[in-house]
Amino acid sequence: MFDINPSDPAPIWKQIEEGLRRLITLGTLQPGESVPSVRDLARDLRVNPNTVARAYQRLSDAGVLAVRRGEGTYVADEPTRPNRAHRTEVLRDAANRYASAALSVGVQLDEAVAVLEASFDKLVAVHRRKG
Amino acid sequence: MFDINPSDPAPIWKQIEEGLRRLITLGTLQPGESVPSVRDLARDLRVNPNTVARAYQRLSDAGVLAVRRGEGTYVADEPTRPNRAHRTEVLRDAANRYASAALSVGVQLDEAVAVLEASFDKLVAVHRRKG
Amino acid sequence: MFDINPSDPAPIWKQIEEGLRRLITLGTLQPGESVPSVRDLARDLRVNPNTVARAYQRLSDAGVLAVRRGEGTYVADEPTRPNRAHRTEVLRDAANRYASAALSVGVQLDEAVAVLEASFDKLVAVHRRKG
Amino acid sequence: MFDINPSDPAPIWKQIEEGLRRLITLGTLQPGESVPSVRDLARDLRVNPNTVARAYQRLSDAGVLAVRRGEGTYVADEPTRPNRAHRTEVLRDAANRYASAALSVGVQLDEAVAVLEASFDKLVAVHRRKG
DNA sequence: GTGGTCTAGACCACG
DNA sequence: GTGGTCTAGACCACA
Repeated sequence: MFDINPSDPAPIWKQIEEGLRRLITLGTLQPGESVPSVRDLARDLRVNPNTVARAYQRLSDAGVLAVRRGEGTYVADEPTRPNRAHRTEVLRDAANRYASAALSVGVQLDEAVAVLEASFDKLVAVHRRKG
Repeated sequence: MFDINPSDPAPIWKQIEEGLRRLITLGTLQPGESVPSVRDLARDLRVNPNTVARAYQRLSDAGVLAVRRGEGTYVADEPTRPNRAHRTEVLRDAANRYASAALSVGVQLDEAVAVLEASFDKLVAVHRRKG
Repeated sequence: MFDINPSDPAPIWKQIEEGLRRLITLGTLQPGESVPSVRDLARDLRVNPNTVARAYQRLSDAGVLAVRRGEGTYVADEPTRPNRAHRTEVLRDAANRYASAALSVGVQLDEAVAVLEASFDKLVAVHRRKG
Repeated sequence: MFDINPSDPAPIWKQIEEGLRRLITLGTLQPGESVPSVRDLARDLRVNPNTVARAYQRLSDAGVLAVRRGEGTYVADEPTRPNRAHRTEVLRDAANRYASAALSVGVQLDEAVAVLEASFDKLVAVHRRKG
């Protein structure tokens, strides 16, 4: 479904949370559709089940996932969308980090944009393949 | 000189390291020029001197900074430049993180590029202002 | 595993780093094998855990050790070997120091070599004993 | 006369002290002969005069150098020789450090001895050239 | 339990 | 004043 990068300083549960949000906004995971069980996803990603459970918990709290007791976990029927302010903040922070990393290794805007396009393509392609 | 972002999952010493590398590749800090003392920069950034010292030491191990015993720390006369493989890896990782964050909040490529340009402008402006 | 020499001008973290490298090149620690936890080794050597952590981190940056998050530290599957230039430099520096120390107390080459052989035997014996 | 290695972890005053002892045991500096002034040696070695003064002070205290007020500093008429116990200890420590460094980069006894011989030759040659 | 980060504060070597 | 090392002790992320 998505990859975990162990060398990314971000905690793994956060990478999982972000990965699921991505699949939902892309439509790869539709409202009402079931998501893998904690155990299955943990096995897939080769991480500890506790870590997956933590991401699921946070997403349920945020109203993005819904747990049906004894049945499984599903994408909420009307998944909460990040509000405009939050979206802008997340995006700006991430852009700053990317720009800073690029400049620190001497890369200019044009090359940074080219590599960014490749990353988008790769992530969206995953969607197309499954969709 | 640059800011520390407490919400960035990257450790502070790494943010400092990256910030200095950025100022050097941008030319804001020239080869042979002195960098702030550990204590001064620590006071500026409101972090512990040990944290700054860690960044300085990594940079001097890497050949980017040069320490003159009891005198101070300087940009190396010929600062080591990251090799191509390393540069590509850093850039790709950072691009993946940015793309993933953008998609997770429903942002498409065009908007992500626009925000990225703003970030570049802001970081390069800091350079121009001092330069 | 190895001893810390408080009268050695080299910092403790460097002595630990060197000690581990030695055990790895001798084969006492095999690729994939686990190394003592930071806390355990710190207790053994009677130093602060931070000091051990510093050595471990440098070694993992160098590709000699590999850390598995929350699990422990292991000898890398393919521990990075020092390249020829680095090896030669380290060796020549160390030889100069030894020769200088010997001559400063009036010891000639033949005696210096004899004592050196004894040191080698002692260090390699530690390996044989465990191996 | 001799070289200072700024990357040697040993303090510079100690390197100077050792260097002078070496020249004396080799006979390059004879009992009663004058040694360079603090200022001259400091300029030669490109170190702070305080650092040279510290080495001279220690050597005077040890009875290796003798200061004649207003005249200069001289090698003592009967320079104190390190006693057997001290000599053995210094030598063994130094040998251990050399053996450890060699093994940590995967060098065996035979190569270590060869490089050691080269170091001895170089240091003794300095003597011959001046002598 | 594991390693990673950070703070606070001390002492040393050098200029 | 400079950087370097070390200790002590806290908190976090992960298994």
